[in-house]
Amino acid sequence: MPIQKAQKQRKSGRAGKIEDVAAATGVSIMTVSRAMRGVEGVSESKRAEILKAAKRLSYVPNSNARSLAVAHSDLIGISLPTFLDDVFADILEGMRSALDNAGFETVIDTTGYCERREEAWVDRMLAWHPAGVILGGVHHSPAVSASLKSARIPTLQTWDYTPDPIDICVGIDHFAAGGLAGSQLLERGYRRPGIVGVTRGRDLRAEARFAGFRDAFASAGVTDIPESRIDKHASFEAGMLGAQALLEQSRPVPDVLFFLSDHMAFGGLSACEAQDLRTPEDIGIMGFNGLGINTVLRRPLATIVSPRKQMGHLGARNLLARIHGVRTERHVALPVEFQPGGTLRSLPGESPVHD
Amino acid sequence: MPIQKAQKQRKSGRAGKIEDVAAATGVSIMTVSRAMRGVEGVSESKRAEILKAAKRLSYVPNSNARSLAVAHSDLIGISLPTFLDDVFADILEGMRSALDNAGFETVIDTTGYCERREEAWVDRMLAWHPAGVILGGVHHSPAVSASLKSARIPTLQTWDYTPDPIDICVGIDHFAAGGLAGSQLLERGYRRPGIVGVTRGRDLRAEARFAGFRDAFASAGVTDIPESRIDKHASFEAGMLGAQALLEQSRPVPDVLFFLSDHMAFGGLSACEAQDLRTPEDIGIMGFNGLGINTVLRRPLATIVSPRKQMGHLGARNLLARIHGVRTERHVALPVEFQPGGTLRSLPGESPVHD
DNA sequence: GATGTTCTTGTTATCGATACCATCTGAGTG
DNA sequence: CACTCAGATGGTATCGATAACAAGAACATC
Repeated sequence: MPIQKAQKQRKSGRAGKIEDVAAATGVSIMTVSRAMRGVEGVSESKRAEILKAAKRLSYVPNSNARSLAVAHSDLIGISLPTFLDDVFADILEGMRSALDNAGFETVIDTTGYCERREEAWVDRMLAWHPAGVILGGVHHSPAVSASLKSARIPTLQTWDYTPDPIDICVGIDHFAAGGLAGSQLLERGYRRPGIVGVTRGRDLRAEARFAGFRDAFASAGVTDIPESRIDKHASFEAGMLGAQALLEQSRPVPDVLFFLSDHMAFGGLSACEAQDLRTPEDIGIMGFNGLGINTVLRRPLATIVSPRKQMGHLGARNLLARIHGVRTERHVALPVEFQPGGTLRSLPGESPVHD
Repeated sequence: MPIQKAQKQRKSGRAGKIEDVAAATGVSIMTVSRAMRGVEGVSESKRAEILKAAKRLSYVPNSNARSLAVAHSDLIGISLPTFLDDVFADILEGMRSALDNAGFETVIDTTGYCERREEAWVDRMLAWHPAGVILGGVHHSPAVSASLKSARIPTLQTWDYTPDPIDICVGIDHFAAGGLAGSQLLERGYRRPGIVGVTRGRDLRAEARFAGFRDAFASAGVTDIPESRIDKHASFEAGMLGAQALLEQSRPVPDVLFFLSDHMAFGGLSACEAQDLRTPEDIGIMGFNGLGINTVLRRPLATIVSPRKQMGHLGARNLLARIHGVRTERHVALPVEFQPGGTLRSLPGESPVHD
């Protein structure tokens, strides 16, 4: 049967449909569908012909129709608090390296640490019947966990760690990491620590670290650790302001400051220097995360390095496995590493870092 | 007609459909559809009843079906190079403030400055029939422009500026900004500048700035400006390595370094200090963007501040307007501002910044 | 040459919503 | 009281694909 009514299209910008390709090739739409998806059951010659026609007509299959028909989409929803600190950007980078070429689209939202926004996002996301969902953190509104569980969507919780995730989890134990920070400071003889973070309840991972930190000091008899909370995101400036506040208000003046992040720590370091406090002689500085700035500081910040890229990569890999029905570890706690840097007193017997 | 066969659902996790709600309420699916969308034509009492039932059954309308029926989705696709520097995170933050509560889902991808990845992403994105698309930059493969134009999708190009965008554009003129940097340095008497960036061809906006920078110096007779290119993203470390290379290799030693970004500039500053070069006495340092670190440095970096949040906000607002069929300016070039900071020689007659 | 396999291709129902048009109801009108 | 008319509601086709099954063609086997 000769083709005839093909080769219209191509003007008007209206999207071409599978039907157009079928007409142009003189086959049924099912054959086109099979050819486009690369499933077997189409002769090589015909497949080539169809693909060529599809290209010529710049035909793109409608994902909405496809997702409706197969009852799920190839979307992976990702909800992270923010990209303004480098943490989640690194994690995302790690996830990309696993997600790329896996044939999924990533739908990202940033919640700004707001639980209600996360909840609303999960609702809207579920309406797309995504292949999987990734959440930053492990603290969610009950509705979020319930929806995700009852919809049986493969879900990765990351950055934070819990032994009882919604589905699977790859993260670090922030409480333990904070405890590690505390014990390292104790070992170095610090007894009057101060904590600098952001407004309580915003960054729950940081709260866990601080809790672990306090816990470590409590077991050495140090309680009532002064804290300074800044109502900004974890920026250089927030660290400076927080340190300033703490130095002014708390007496006796702390002998070491534990910051929410390296960026805040750097800001705090600057505040200390502005008050002619030398580091590490007069005051110790400790950050968290092991961010890039540390690589260029002549006296690097003492910090705890979190394996962010690795975490993103492994988490995404595990999620993909789940999506494909492969079993994986339900929860993984990645190790962190203490780096003494040059902003703390050295241990007895340890040679001090040169300036 | 009494209800009877309702209140099954609720187990099995299978998603509820509009039909279930209709059955549970004893109305037709059309009425449910109208009630859920909030369009008129449903009595208040019935609407309330339906909404309650929908909630009880935790019914969520299937977005795929909806998008198929209305022939477009409420997705806005966003393609940005990376979140690893703070630039696009800020821009995104600005866009959020306009996009939030506008009823759109954002589908984000990072291309890592790779044109082919962007092209592939646009193809996949178009298959969703998105409400709009946002691209970082104005340089794209011809296929991208062609697809977007022929599909008549509202498209915002941002960060960079062009008077002839695919659809609309809100950005800054990087060539001019680089020229501004150059002329400021010239005015301060610098005549042996050096440029530190990333591998050529990666960050096209930076290339435009460098071009403008060279142009400004050329008109003062200074040509053959030495450059150092690092094969990393615009990180602190890259800046340090780039500066090191330049200081070692180029003779005579430059009297000022122009960096791709403030982060790189800070890294470079550190490299200079490591070689006992004082700033600004021995060498000038100039960054770009006006990033957060500048707020805590006791001697802030000379820089050119880009209005990133504002840009994101305005761009997203204009795009929303386009989507809703309102006419907007096709292209907007936002102004940038030079900040002398403390890493340059002061102008004759200008009081130097205190340390 | 009849029968069965395998491979390719087509037909029809379906996914879960919306658009369009038809119908029904009750209030207002002369 | 018949007659509009507006508002509320329902029936059915449709959006663009895929799944499941049916059917036709080509080839092998006995």
